[in-house]
Amino acid sequence: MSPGAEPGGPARLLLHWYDANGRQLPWRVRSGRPDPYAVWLSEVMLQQTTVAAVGRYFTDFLRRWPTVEALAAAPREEVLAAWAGLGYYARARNLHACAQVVAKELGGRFPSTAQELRKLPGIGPYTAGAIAAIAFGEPVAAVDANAERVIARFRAIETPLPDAKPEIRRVAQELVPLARPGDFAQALMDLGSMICTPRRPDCMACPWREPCVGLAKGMAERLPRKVPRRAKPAREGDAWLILREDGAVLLRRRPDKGLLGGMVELPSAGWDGMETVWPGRTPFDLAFVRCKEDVRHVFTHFSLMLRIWRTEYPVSQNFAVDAPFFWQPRSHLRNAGLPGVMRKAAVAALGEPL
DNA sequence: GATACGTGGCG
DNA sequence: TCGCCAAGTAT
Repeated sequence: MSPGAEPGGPARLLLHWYDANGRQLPWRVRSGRPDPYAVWLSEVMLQQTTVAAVGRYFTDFLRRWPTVEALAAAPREEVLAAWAGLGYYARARNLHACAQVVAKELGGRFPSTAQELRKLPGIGPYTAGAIAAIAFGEPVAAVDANAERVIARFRAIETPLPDAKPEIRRVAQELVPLARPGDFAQALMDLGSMICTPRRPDCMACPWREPCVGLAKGMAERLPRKVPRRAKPAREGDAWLILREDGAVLLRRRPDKGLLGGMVELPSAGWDGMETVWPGRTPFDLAFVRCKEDVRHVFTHFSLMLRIWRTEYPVSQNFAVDAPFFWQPRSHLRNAGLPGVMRKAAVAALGEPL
């Protein structure tokens, strides 16, 4: 038995609290073992993403592609389009790649250990632990930002992140009970999101208030320490909405790698370090009007101000384009799979919702 | 090991 | 308005 699992130990205290206070979430099942496919899908969606943001994406994906085989058989563009708006699009590319490995090479079954899961695309240390513990009952830790914060406070670990990661992971693993490791993982995350919050933690309601060293030392709220972030540089650029006589809009699929890799965008330039490529002729052969409202958007490592232009007059049906450009009917623009920034740009250019 | 990689909510 | 933060991974 791990140290935390003894009667009155931290794991027992936490699981007791979890049974009474844990959140009901779409990907959690009350009875029996959850479907590894659903666990994997939810964990990938939840990487660096809030529960609220994942919202309907999870249920929509599960309804549309109920099995890993179904997802593997789906065209990649459809998976990327369904992911549009969630961000970190490498996750969607890796999700599809992972589904194909599981479906084609592993007989449709996910590996049952963290060590094996870790080898699959898009599955790192956290996700491997989460799937192994939740879906297969392996007694391994799933250390996300919640767990890091909770553990750092619990043991008053003053080493700043990310240097503290190894120690935090070691402590977390020691606490994992042999029984209910999956519930323990989820309980730790619920504790971090409901009680042991980044600011103003509710220590008096915490099941670990007695053994918590950070609380005893009066330093819980100031942990974990972190190295300061770099300021985001500001970038600017232009995006053009080119309308055809029949109402179709000119779009472009971005290269597979890098920023918004594989996603669809309005033709744009000047902001992403990419060479400007235009279909046939430059857009400056056309007459554009600049839209009143610029688009502002914040990426992980820079903030963006995008000037928005639209054609003063629609172009002819004869305006032929080659890949990666294509014409998208206005009525299907909403389903084109525009990432957040490009959806904003389209809305600004059209002056109406998609 | 540092950097790239989205988006939305909150104080 | 703005910085912080979020169920991290890949390179």
